[in-house]
Amino acid sequence: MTRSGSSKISSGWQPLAGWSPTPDVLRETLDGGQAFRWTLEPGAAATPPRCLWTGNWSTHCVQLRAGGSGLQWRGTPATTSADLCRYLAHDLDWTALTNSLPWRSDAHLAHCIAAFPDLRILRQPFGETLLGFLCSATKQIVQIKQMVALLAERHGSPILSRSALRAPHSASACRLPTWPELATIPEKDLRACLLGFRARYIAETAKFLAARPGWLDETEALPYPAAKARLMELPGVGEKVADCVLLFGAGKLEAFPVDTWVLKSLARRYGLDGWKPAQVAHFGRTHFGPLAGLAQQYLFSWERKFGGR
DNA sequence: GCACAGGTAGATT
DNA sequence: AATCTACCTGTG
Repeated sequence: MTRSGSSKISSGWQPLAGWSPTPDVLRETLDGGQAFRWTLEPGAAATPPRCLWTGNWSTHCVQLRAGGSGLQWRGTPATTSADLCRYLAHDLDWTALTNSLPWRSDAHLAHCIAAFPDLRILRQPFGETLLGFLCSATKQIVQIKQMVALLAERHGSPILSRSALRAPHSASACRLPTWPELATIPEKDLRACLLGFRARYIAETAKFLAARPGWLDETEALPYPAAKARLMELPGVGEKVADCVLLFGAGKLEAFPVDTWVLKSLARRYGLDGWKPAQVAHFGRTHFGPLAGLAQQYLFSWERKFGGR
């Protein structure tokens, strides 16, 4: 695995009021398939009483510590509390959002929510989320993390900090290559990052974006249906990837990605055996409503942890 | 050795 | 329009 970059972190621990996930739910949020750049520090247990996570997004490197008295964080000097709050979508009232899901008339959903209290949907940088999910086709989280780590390590610029400059030999985290940077990388170098056939998707998407400055930002700003249609113009982006990018990287909570776990969940718990992904997506949107993506995350987490196989 | 893994796209029916 | 299949490659 890659270097954690924890030695660059110079500021002290600060409390993060307003979110007190259990270590287990923290793990599910950071490392349950939404994001691919969080690692549990060696020596820290994944379970109570304490755990320590290091993560990167954009030019930020942050550590989160849970257990005992709530959540604490510290990060690179340039990382503000506002940066972290945006990433964690901390400005939304997640209790109220979850409460407005149709759990009163849906016993299984109620069960999933109870199993993962305070679960959140992250608000990651749009472009990085696209990159992560372009890597995701028929791969498990561990392998996606491996690909993304190699991309950052080999093709991303180091995340600078005062402490890193003072200690040049210490490990330093790297940011993910930006799309303009990706457009300059030969496909064979991308393949060398264990991407396989996904390398072509990334190379072609990078070329597409390089020819259209502002396209990604405009897409992020569009309403969900238009944004999804635009994303699906990109090579390697189908329904599922587009929905993941919009849910985890644009705050579009109506996006309802249907992957194999959600397919299993709806087949097993809702009797939708044999339904096609598109049919399941339609059911999900109508049954779960405007926050279907949040419901999806509860179902997904439950199925993966308790559903078996 | 071989199936399978958090899909997509192009061909075939 | 619905249903196959190839696409890379590490893992068990």
